[in-house]
Order: sequence, then structure tokens, then C-alpha cells
Amino acid sequence: MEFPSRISPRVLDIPIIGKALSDADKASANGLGMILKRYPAHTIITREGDGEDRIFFVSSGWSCIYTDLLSGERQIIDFPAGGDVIGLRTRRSPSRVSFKSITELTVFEMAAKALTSASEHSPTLASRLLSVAARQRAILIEHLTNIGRRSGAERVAHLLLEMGARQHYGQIANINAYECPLTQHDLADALGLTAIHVNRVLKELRQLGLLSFQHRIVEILDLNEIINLTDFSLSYLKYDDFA
Amino acid sequence: MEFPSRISPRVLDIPIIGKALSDADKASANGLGMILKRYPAHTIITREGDGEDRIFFVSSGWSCIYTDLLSGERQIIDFPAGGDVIGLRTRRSPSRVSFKSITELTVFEMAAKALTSASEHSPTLASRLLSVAARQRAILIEHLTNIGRRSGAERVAHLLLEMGARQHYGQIANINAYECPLTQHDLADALGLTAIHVNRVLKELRQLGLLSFQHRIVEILDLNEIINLTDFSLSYLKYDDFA
DNA sequence: CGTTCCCTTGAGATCCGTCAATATTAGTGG
DNA sequence: CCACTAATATTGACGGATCTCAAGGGAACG
Repeated sequence: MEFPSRISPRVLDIPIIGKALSDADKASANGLGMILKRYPAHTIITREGDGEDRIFFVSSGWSCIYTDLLSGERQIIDFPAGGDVIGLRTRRSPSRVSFKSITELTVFEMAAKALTSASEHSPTLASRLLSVAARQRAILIEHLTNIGRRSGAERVAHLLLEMGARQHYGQIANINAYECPLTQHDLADALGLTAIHVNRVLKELRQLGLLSFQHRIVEILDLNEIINLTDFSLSYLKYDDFA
Repeated sequence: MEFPSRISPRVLDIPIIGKALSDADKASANGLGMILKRYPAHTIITREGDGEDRIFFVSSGWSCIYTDLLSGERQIIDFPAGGDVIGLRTRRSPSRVSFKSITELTVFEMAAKALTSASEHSPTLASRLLSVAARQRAILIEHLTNIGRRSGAERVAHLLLEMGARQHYGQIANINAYECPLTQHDLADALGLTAIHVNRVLKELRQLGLLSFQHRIVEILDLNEIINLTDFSLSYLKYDDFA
């Protein structure tokens, strides 16, 4: 493996990098200028309206992308975690979303231009980027469906199950618990609810024996019932084995 | 312009095709196997779970992509119209969404594989696809924010303004009315509301002098107020002038 | 050991959904 | 052009889910 020395081997765990760059011509890979960075918890990394165009590959930690509304409310679009990619916009027009760390966050960071121009010389990389974009879209569609057509309890259960699966690279079968640094306020802003209602719903889910979320620990108490209740599917979390 | 003769010149109006293919090597363009097709209103074109992988460029007409839930409810993800692209998934795993015409629909249709392999030989085309994906993502994010953090009236007003802008290629300044074939039920399924509530909200918006939607005609009565009420922005609808 | 988030709980108000009935429009066949 | 039908739109009464306001408790952190 011939990677620039400043890129840690851990980067290979990131699907797009591990699979695509190993095929890409080394000239491209070397020119990416990717650096490893560490942000403290609760740091705004990219602000809405920034002209800046960077791309981030999350190595470890939790984060969120969100938009602020005029009303002062916040809509969280996603909680990217290890393996996720942020900033895959390739757009000149300033983004309306901000990007913030929730825990301490370790990312591989690079200029968007570097990646897009590299992708012009590496069809494999371009394909891989499209595949990542497709996965992100699938996740976003699930999120939209969750907010649009499910009750508060279903929304919370679905999101917590999804986050558990994403923490474990798309597996849920053997998870009965995972650590989750999100606050009830974070959940509310992601799910179109208020924090107070999220609190009540969590209590209800706990009493029903479905799941428990206390002291940063999510416990899956009855996986089958949750899957049933929320119509949960794993398939949308998969990366494409795009030929 | 050297296009396969079976492709109508109208295809050039579609941003991705008009701008990308004219640059792409002609071999790619000729190999796309794109055909023009016409579907009657209310026809399911692609069903959830289809293994089939086609890509559609809408030439004219309205359509929707949606998912059906176990509960029998429906979540509409988007209403693609002229110039939009459907099926840009590049995924093997079957899609969870269906695609349906609302009015009579004219599309340019091709195998997904043909486009992805063409994009491997045309960096410009690949970039253009990423740009289209970015725009779709921006629209989806706005939709999510709309459902998650706005009241019924705001949701309806925002969606109807967006659709007006998309019908007019991203302009709203000079629109005071447009034809909209969506039913109140369609709006409800897109906005996470019931048709009955959409009806009441439309009445309210009409009485407030903001907008009117009757007999398939949307009239923008007070554009500035609507923009104000819904925090509407045009920027997310733009295609990227991606270098 | 105090300050600041975060969580928890209650009471009342509001938005929106459900159920039910009717009116209006669009489509179809005669 | 009319009669019939189905889809769509409209309205009212009622109930439920969620929000708002308010207060207090617990956990984390300097």
C-alpha cells in the first residue's frame, strides 16, 4: 500500500477511501492533500453560508449537520459518525447547512476541489463518490419518512436503532446496547419534536420494554418489537458494491 | 451537435444532458441507448423493490417518488418535473422508493449501467452527475426541514412556492400563477399531514391573502409575505456551475 | 461546591387527526 | 348532451398527540 505517510492506516477503514483510492492512480491519491484533524466536542466546523469547500471523512466520534431557521429552531439533517462523509457537495453555491462536532471528532480533511479533480482522473473514485452520495440519499429518505409519517415513539425508536446499526457498520443482530452521546434535545431537533416530548416518549418506550436510553447508553430491550413497530430495514445503510 | 437521431433536440434542455454530453466524447453519447418514452397519468413506472435499474430524465409532466409504509400510509419524497433526474442511485440493492407519473409524463430513459459506464469514460459527465446528486440532496434537505420544523400552513406554502420555482427553472420573481396537478392528498403525503388538514390550511392561506390553490391553479398573492413566512430561498434549487 | 446543562414531571392550550357527511369536479359511457 | 360514477374538495364536531409554560431535580465540570 502506497499512501502518503501523513494519512493514518485507519483511513482504509473508510469505505470510499479504502476501496476507491487503492485502485486510483497513485498520482491522484498523493495529490489529495488529506490531513488528519481533531476537533473538540461541540465545535462548529463549517458554518451555514461558508464559501469554504472542504470534505471530511469521519474517523471517529459523533457529529451533526443541521440548519438554523429564522425562528431560532434547528433541524438536524444527520448525525454522521465513523465512516461517513461530509461536504460531498461539489457546489459553488454556499451550503445552507452547518457541521458541528458532538463528541471529540477525528476527521480526515481535504479541499473539495482536490477530490473532485482527482475524481476526474479516476473513474473508480468518481463511481465511489456517487455510491456514497447514493447511500446518503437513502439515509435522508428514511429520515424524511420517519418524520413525515411516524408517531413520536416510532421516530425515536427508529432513529436510535439506526444509529446503533451505523455505529456497528450496518449490523444490529448482536447489539443489545451502545453508547450514544446525543441529548434529548438533539433527538428532538432531528425528529421534529420538542425535547420535552422526546423525554416522555423515552419513558414510554422504556416502560413498554422496547428500549431504554439513559446515561448515554441505549439498550435494545426487544429488537424484534422495535423492528416491527418502526418498519426498520437495514438495507438502506449498506454501501454499494458498485461494479 | 452530433446526437443519436432518436434523441429529440429537447433533451438538450435537460441540464445534465445539455451541458455534459455536449462535452462528452461522442462514443459515450452514442452508446447511452437513451429512448424517449411517454407514460399515461397515474402510472407506476418503477415499483419499490424492483431490481430493475433505469434512469429517467423528465422531459415534461409531473411525477412523484414515494415509499409505502406497512401502515398503508405513503410518504412522497419528491415531485420530479421537467429537467429532473430519477434513479440516480448506482446501487445494486433494490430501492425502497417507487416512481409514478401524476400527469402524462415524457421521459428520456436508459439503463443505469449505460450511464455509469459512460461516466467512467467522461469525467465531465461524472462531475455533472455528482452535481445533479448534490442538487437533489439540497432539495431533500429543504423538504426535511420543511416537515420537521414548520407548521402546516408554512409547509404548504413552502412546497407550493418551491414547485412554482421548479416549474419555471428556478425563477419566482415573475410568477403570479402556475398550473399544479397535485391533489390535496398528494400535498398531504409529501408534507406529513392529512388531506383534510391541507384543505383547511389552503383555505387559511387564501383568506390571509398569501396564496390560492384552486382548480389546479396556484396563485401567488403575496410573494414577499410567503418568502417571509416560510424562510424560502432559491439557492438550493440551482444547478451547480461546477468547474 | 457552585454553575450550567440536561433530564423529569405536571397542567393547560393548540395543532392536527379522525370520523362523518355533503358538495363539487372530473371522467365515462350512453 | 346527459346520466352515472368515482375521485376530489369542503365543512363540522370531537379526540388525541404534541407543544408551551413552569418548576424542580440530577448529573457533569471547573
